[in-house]
Amino acid sequence: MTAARRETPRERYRTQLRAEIKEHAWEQIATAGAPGLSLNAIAKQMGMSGPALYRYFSSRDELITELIRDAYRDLADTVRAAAAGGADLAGLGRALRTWALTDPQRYFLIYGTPIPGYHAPDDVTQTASLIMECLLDAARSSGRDVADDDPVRAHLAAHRQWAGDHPADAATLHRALLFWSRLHGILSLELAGHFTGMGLDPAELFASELRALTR
Amino acid sequence: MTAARRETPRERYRTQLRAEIKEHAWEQIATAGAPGLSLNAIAKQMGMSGPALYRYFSSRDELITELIRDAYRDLADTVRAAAAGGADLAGLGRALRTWALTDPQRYFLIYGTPIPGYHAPDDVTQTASLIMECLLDAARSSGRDVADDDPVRAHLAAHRQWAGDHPADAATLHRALLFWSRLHGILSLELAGHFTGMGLDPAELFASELRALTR
DNA sequence: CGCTTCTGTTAGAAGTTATAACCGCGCGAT
DNA sequence: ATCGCGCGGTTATAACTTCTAACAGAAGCG
Repeated sequence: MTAARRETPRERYRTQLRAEIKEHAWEQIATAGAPGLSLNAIAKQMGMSGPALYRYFSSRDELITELIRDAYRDLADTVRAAAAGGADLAGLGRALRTWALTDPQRYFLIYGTPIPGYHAPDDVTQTASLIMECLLDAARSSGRDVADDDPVRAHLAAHRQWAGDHPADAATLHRALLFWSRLHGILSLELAGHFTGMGLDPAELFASELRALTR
Repeated sequence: MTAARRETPRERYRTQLRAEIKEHAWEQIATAGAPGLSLNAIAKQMGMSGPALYRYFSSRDELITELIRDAYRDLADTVRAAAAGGADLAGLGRALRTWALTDPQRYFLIYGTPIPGYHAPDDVTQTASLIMECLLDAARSSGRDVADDDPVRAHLAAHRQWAGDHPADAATLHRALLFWSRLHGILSLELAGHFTGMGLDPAELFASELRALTR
């Protein structure tokens, strides 16, 4: 068994309070976005005074990084749960959309406007490749192929390091990539409200792209 | 001729200084993103002290709103210039991509993470429909149709208010919409750096989607 | 039981946006 | 040509923010 010496009460308390802080942070992000997140406001909500939070997160950036990490992990868990439940590529797409709709700002924390200076830590790219692995698995057993004569196939076959050691042919790589970019395109526009004034239903567009992908 | 009484020197100075402020603001946004924009820093750069800028922009939000407006207009001008130059749908796509790559943060100001409270003023939606008009024009004379049996066509035919009074059939509406969402999908991922660690060339993906759209 | 370490406090520095009060120059009208 | 209003700039100040420093108290561990 793992060398887990019984965790001390202090450690318990510490992780518990960290979680509580993140809980309040998510509330704030959901209502005011990431730039509106204020450590002071969180502390006030929790009934303690400002600098106390620095015992748990060394800076505001570290808190946000942790939130991004959690968001990524949660997305990966969601996708993997759907895949484990026997979902095909379309099922993964629907799972992705419902996950994004439940908390748009959480989605934008991952796929939204990047902060110029910021660089994601290694483990989130690891989580990203976990997601990609699921996509590739599901993309293997999808419908018939389209655009198999596209020159990009050669490029994908040549540069497949992002797929790790996944045994997927160029068509599968292509489909997974299109799944990702196309669904993100619609989702991102929908969540940002770019469809609202147009009078059409984003769900229809999303479903349509999903059909085109799995046809 | 327009009732433009000779503009006073003060008005000249005012508009000139407003432009200068926006110039510095764009620099800051390009290097630190929108949330990193600081009125104080701009004032310092211009050699004047903080609150002076409030003579020209009533608040930081108003400045950003103005920048968004300008960005939208610039995008619309770019697209329309390409269309006026005889560009087809693929040409518009390439123009869009180069425009986005020249200043990613400017692109994200339009299509990036939305600020929860913020609502775009009317004239930007007007500019948006200007862009869409160009897209619809170009989408009319594109290659043969794909997926003409998709159920979304009925939905598009029924909800076509976003196309204004443009005489486009459902296939054209569909193609313009796919053009928008798919290219935005790739562009957004590319600009946010989600392709960097993967070792593949976003330009190839973009070109491939463009081919699929205009095939 | 005592020592150490961890947690929370207040104080304060260096920023930010934004408002208020004030001063002087220049434009426009007379 | 000159007078006066208004505009543009300034400083001072308030209310925020993140974050550091110094300190007090409590809780855990040997």
